Amino acid sequence: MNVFHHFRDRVLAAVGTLQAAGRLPADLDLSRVVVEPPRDPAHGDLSSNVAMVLAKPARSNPRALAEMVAGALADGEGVVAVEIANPGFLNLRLTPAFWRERIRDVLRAGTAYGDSAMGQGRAVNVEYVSANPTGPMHIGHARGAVVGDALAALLEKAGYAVTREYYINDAGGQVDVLAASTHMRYREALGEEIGAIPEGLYPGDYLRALGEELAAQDGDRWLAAPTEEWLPVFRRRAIDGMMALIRDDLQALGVRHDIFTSERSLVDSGAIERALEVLEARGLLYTGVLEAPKGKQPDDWEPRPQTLFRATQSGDDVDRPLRKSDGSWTYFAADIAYHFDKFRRGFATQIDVWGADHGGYVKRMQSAVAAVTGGEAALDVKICQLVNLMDDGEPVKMSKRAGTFVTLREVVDAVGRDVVRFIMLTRKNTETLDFDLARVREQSKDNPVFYVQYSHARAHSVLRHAREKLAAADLSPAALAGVQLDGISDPAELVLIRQMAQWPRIVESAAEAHEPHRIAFFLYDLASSYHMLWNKGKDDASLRFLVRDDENLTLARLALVQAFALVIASGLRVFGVEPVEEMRA
RNA sequence: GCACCCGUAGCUCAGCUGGAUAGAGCGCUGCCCUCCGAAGGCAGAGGCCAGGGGUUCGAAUCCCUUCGGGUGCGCCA
Repeated sequence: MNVFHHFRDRVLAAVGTLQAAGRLPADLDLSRVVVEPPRDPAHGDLSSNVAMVLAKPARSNPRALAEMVAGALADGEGVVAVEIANPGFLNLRLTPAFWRERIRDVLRAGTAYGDSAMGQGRAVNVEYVSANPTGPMHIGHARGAVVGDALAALLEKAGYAVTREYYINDAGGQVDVLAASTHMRYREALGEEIGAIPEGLYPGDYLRALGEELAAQDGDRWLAAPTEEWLPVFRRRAIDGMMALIRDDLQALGVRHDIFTSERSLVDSGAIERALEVLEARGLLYTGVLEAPKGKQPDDWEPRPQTLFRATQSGDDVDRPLRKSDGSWTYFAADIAYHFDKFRRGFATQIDVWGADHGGYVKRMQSAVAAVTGGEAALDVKICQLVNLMDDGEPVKMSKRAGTFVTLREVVDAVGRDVVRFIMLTRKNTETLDFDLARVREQSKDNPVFYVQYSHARAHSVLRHAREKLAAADLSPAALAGVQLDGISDPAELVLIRQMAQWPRIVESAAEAHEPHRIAFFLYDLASSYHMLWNKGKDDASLRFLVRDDENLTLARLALVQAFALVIASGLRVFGVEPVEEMRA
């Protein structure tokens, strides 16, 4: 049960009754009515703004309206008291018995607890990573990868049909540079002294293996061949090699995609022409001359006519070029075709996860999506701010040239996949994130991964002890769901239950906002409530989970503990993090 | 010059799409282990939500503006 939906329905039913009785106008907009947990627990268990939102259209005052609704709710099931507070809040207090039943909800659902039908099976496309295939992934890529992956999982949990997609930028000039760099390594592998890698080419060691592989397979047949001959071959092989590298990195992170779409295949298939025809037909293409940007004038600026997209018509600041001076398509042109292609594949909702350096690109892409789909598709872009790699408070200096470049793989090997994933989700995407190699391995409270995992391990520690002491009892979640729960009554226990009952609500709000980080904070708070309860048991032996000579109470508390562990596991599952049952020593 | 993002406790950050007396961790002060894992917990101090206008029953949240920091600005992707 989603407690908040349940009571919103009951509040609306009460309003409906009052409408039927002619005590409220029939035509009220109820969309802004919410039921939520009050910020201050002293205000009760649930709070509704119904009276304040409806007062004006009902030509009443909040208090009077609240009195009416309260009267219709007061003797409802599970309700102890309905109170009307200051500006017109309607505050509900629920019976402990009502809250105890939520334990059963969790135990029956397992890690599927929190699943929502909100998405109604609607198709959503999430595109993430899309790193250029020119080398291995670094820590910055990892953030986008994890955010995209977790967002996809979150949307699935909220009932959307999600497709996870990777766009391979294999059509631009960069892959030619990659091919040339690979050719140098190939010559090197054949014994040639190549010296330093020239400026402008990729110096990375990771191309050595590729050069050697090509030398071993093809011998020296490309050594004296003209560039036009070896370039396409090396380009293809290099892209494949780099994508293999990236796929390995993604696998190490546990990030997966359903579809990899190649920019080059789009170009070759004529998809760009098709997309631009649509824009042409809508009168959104023209030939014009752009003004140089003020303030930062490029040295080689020359005004010249080019094919432009009327991006200003749908929210962008300037119209955007679609062709380079050599006649080939700009990246933007291909990207329009790509998003149009996604639309034609049935995605009216598209989400792109990009790096911070692409912030200036958002408006034009949204403008293009609106234009090319006639406003039928919407694009949301999540810009991930930079990741600062630190070690015990000191920034880790990274420079590709100096060879102090830290790859994602090295970080994953050092601290573990789950740690990387969780930490990447502990900040809102718009905030920069410090990733401290020393701190994330710390086993203390200020390391959220540890703190959450520790709470889960503690819960399983209790269950392990219980299995020893109550060897005869069935302690599976299904069995615990049928246990007598009356003994659960301590305020700290009820706090924990109330918090678990928020999980379905957190899923929906985080999914709606496209903000997976909210789950990290929820899990931290939930873990905190558990640690608190645990500690109360240290001060007061009667609150310990395993109660000597009282098997009924013990079973009830085990049900609570098991439910808690399941909610934590359910949240970690969205993050793609494995909940641990025991902390390593 | 323009656009986008950010500005909340000494530090790092939440703040549930406009709700009640603005929260957490770190750091600081003082407490709690014969006992299911103290790798934890409790209590205290700490705020003009960058400044100024506006919208309304109600603003950290929405709009305008000023200041400060970051990112980007045709033929890179």
